Order: sequence, then structure tokens, then C-alpha cells
Amino acid sequence: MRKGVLEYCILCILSHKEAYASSILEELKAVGMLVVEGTLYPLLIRQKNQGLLSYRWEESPQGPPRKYYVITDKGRAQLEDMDAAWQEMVQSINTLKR
Amino acid sequence: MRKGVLEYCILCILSHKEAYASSILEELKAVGMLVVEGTLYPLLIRQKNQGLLSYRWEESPQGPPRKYYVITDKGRAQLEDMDAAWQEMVQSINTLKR
DNA sequence: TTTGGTACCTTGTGTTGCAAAGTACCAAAA
DNA sequence: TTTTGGTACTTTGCAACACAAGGTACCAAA
Repeated sequence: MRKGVLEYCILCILSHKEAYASSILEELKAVGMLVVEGTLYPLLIRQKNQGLLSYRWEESPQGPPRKYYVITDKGRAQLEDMDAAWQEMVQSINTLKR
Repeated sequence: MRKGVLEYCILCILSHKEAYASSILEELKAVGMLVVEGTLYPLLIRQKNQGLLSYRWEESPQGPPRKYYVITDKGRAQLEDMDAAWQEMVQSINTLKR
């Protein structure tokens, strides 16, 4: 059901602040969107390859270094498009439900 | 973006009244959800195979007979689940957007 | 009998989400 | 010093989904 919306969620999250995969997973979990690693990592890589995200490595206080993802200008533009698309979809469903 | 939501839309439409594929396409188009035949037909067949829909043939006033799809009890139950899932997703996105 | 409109169906392709398994870094405990 | 556990990132293989493109078939009017 939530297919295709994940990409939107990632951009939403990263539009507020940088984050690494595990922290994104936690944030999604916190709002009730359960996602697993095997879903998120390939998605981040896709968005990075599309130029929507970039990343930088940062040392972790504990454990291996973290890959912090950052939204790009292109990513912000895409996010605006998705905001509109999302609103339209919500509207469509509302119309269907009368 | 609207991936996965189509299934929900079909059940919504059929919960109001019976319909055949072409009329469903028109209704979706009317609310701004563009879909093509090659997407809808396999989806209807899938839902029928899952027991969410049944169908019956009916003569058309013009042209070949039409396959009218009807939502089943199982389909209505599924629709309720999807209503809840949809609301949750809308809520999740709203939370993410602050 | 040909044409145009309506309606249904199938095949092949790319994308997406997930389960499962794997790699690697680091610190604290044994 | 070695082992253990936690954190973090990655890959592979599979199933579902949306779509483009092409195909089949019914019917009525030209």
C-alpha cells in the first residue's frame, strides 16, 4: 500500500536535517511507517544516483562510521513535485470516498 | 507515487456500485488518477483471484459484452483494512511534514 | 464487406519492497 | 588477547506492481 511513498518520506525527513540510514529507519518507525534495512538502503542509493541526495561519512561516537545523507537542490525540487502529487492523490481518494 | 493505491481505489469504486473495466478507467480519470488498460486488467484479475471481487457478463447496448465486477464480502473486509491503512499513512506523512 | 467503436486480454520490461544473508567497525567483557 | 554484542552498511534473489505495446473479438453502421 505504501509503495512509492517511501521515496517521498525520505526526502521529507532529509529536508529537515541530515540523517544516516539507521536514524531514518527510527524516524519512520516513530511515525508508524515500518521499513526494513533491505528496503531503505537500495532506495537511498537510487536517490543518490538520481542526484536527489548526496552523502558524507562521519565518525560515530560508537561503532562504525555513519553515512550521512543530505538532500540536494534537485532533491528539494523533486520534493516540491511530490508534495503536489501527494496532495492530489489525497484529494483523489477523498473524492472517490465522496 | 500512486503505486499500491490503485488496488484501494478499485475497491472504493466497486463498493459504491458494480462497474466494468472501461467505466472504472473513466471514473479514475475523472478524479485525476490516470491509469491505462494494461494496468487495470491484470489488477482486476488479481483481485478476483484473491476473492475480493467476482464478476458477471452483461450484454452491452452497443459493442461486445461487458464484464461487470462486483465486490465480495471479503473485498469489503479488505477495503476496511485499507481504509485504516490509508488513514494511518496520511497521518504518518502529516507527522513527517510537522 | 469494410470500417470504426467498444471491450477485454497478454507479453515483456523496469521499478519497488522485502527477506535473508553477509561484511565490517568498534568497545567492553571474558 | 580473544570473544562477544551492538551498530552500521551492503548485496542477492524473489514477488508484486505499473505500464507500453500489441493482440483478439464483438457489434453496428456505412
